[in-house]
Formats: sequence, C-alpha cells, structure tokens
Amino acid sequence: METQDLKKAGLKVTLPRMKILEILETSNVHHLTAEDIYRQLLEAGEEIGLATVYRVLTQFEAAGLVTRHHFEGGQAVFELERGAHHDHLVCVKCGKVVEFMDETIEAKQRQISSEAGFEITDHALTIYGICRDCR
Amino acid sequence: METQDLKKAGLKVTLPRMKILEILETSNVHHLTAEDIYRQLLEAGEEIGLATVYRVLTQFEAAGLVTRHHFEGGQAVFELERGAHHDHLVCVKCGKVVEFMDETIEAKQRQISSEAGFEITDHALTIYGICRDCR
DNA sequence: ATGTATGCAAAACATTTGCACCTGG
DNA sequence: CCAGGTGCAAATGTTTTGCATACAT
Repeated sequence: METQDLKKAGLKVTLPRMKILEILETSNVHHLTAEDIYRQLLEAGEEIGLATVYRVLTQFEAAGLVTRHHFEGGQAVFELERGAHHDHLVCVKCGKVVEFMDETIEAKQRQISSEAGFEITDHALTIYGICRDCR
Repeated sequence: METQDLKKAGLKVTLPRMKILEILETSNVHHLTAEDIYRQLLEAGEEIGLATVYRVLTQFEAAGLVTRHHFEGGQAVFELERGAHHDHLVCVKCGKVVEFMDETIEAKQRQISSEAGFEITDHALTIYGICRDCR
C-alpha cells in the first residue's frame, strides 16, 4: 500500500507521484537518474513531464522517501530509502552499483567527526572501480 | 619551482597555467571551484577566460596535479594534489572542509572492493555535517 | 470550490566546444 | 615558424521555475 507512504509524507496522492514511486520500488536497478525514470514513464505510455519527475523526486527527497546521490558524471541518481544505511561501490565503466555496509567504517566515521567537532548530517562513501564484468 | 610541474606533465608553461597553479598553491582554502579561481584571476587583473580555467583544470586533473571532487551542490571543487591521500569532512552550512585519513577505513575499503570483484580506481569518503562554529 | 500539482516552454546553471587569433619554444 | 593554447561566444546537458490549466479532497 504505497499510497500510505505518500500520505504520511504529507503529499497528495497523485498519478505522477504514484507512478514514480512504483518505478523506484519495482526496478531491480536501485539507482536511477531522473531521465531514467522519465524514459520508463514514456515507455509505459504515461504523459508526465521531465520537470514533474524532478519536482517529485525533490519532494520525495525532502520527505525522506528517496536519497539523491552525486556520483561522478553529471547526473544525480535517486535511490529509494529502504531504511538500511549503506555505502556504494560504483563501476566507472558500466555504471553498476553495489551496496555495502561495514560497521567498522561507520564507527570510525563517527569517531573522526566527533573529534573534529562535526555533528554528522549525512555521509557518503563511494568507491569507484572497475567491476569483474568490465575487465 | 612550479614550472617544473607543468613541464613534467607535458604541458607548455603558459601564463594562464602558471597563474592558476599559483592560486591553487598559495590559497589557504584548499578546495576551490572553477569560478573561485576565475574570480581571483579577475581580481588580480588577469585577462583569462572562464573556459580556459575549466580547460586548464581538466588538464591538471588528467596530469594528476589536481583532484576534482563532486561534493553536494552543483559545482565541482578542485584541490591541488599534495601526494597524501585523504578524505573529507564538509560543513553543510559554511562549506568548510577538513581533511582526514584513517588507515583502518582505507584497509576496509580495499578488502570490501576486492571481495566484490572491483579493482579500485578511486574512492571518495565525504562526511557531511555541521561544524563547531556553525552551531 | 480551492489550494495544490502538473505540463510545457523558457530560464538558470555548470561545463564544454568551435573557431579565429595569439604565443611559447 | 608552427603546434598548441587562449578568448570569446555559442552550444550542451542538467535541473529549476513561471504560469496557465487540470486535479485531488
């Protein structure tokens, strides 16, 4: 019942929002650009503008439904927030993204931040490399 | 003798390149956008176009003289490569950047990448937070 | 009804590129 | 001299915004 997520976020349940949420939820690739989503909408025969996709994603981000990442290469990618924090391994050749999470690293980050007098709001560890399939 | 760095990189020693390198070397803020550098050049009375700043920075990056970072917020920032790898703590309010380096984290990253079949080309750990002075 | 959301086109940015002119070795 | 570098303006690619219309409650 995904409409709940929208209502909970204080957003009206509209067709574009539901469609976009649906794409984020059902895609097996978890990291999509606004254009990726736009293209999928067109393919599905939906009449939704690219501007709306950006607007909706920005609202989703503000509502905590989605995370925006700035990986290398111009476009931002959006990922459905599934609750479990994790970091990313990105293949610089094919764009494949692997998620990982390591408590040792997490703890170290907290320690370093507090020593530097920073109150963490967010953090992003992204390792860029070449995946097995691209070698 | 910074002209050496340029020659070593196979780049002609031209006025724009020297000026830009000089700014990167002497600035006490280590992370500058192309516009930051452009503005400083204008203030110093140099007749250098923004396009040239971008071109030169891109060449410097290719030559390994400079690293380009994509922190949050549109513009890329450039940092003189001083040899010692490090990660960043960025204040989301004032933009201050603190550098750090932790061998435990580095080692974990290598381990995680190799387990996932990735050959690391680069990595970026950036912690976003609010620094002491902004609270 | 009515306030919010959308679509479209235009604007706003950051960055790159084409091209005629200039410069360093 | 001559390849390579630069300045300017125009092009590009991504994301945002203004505004008139359409929609959810």
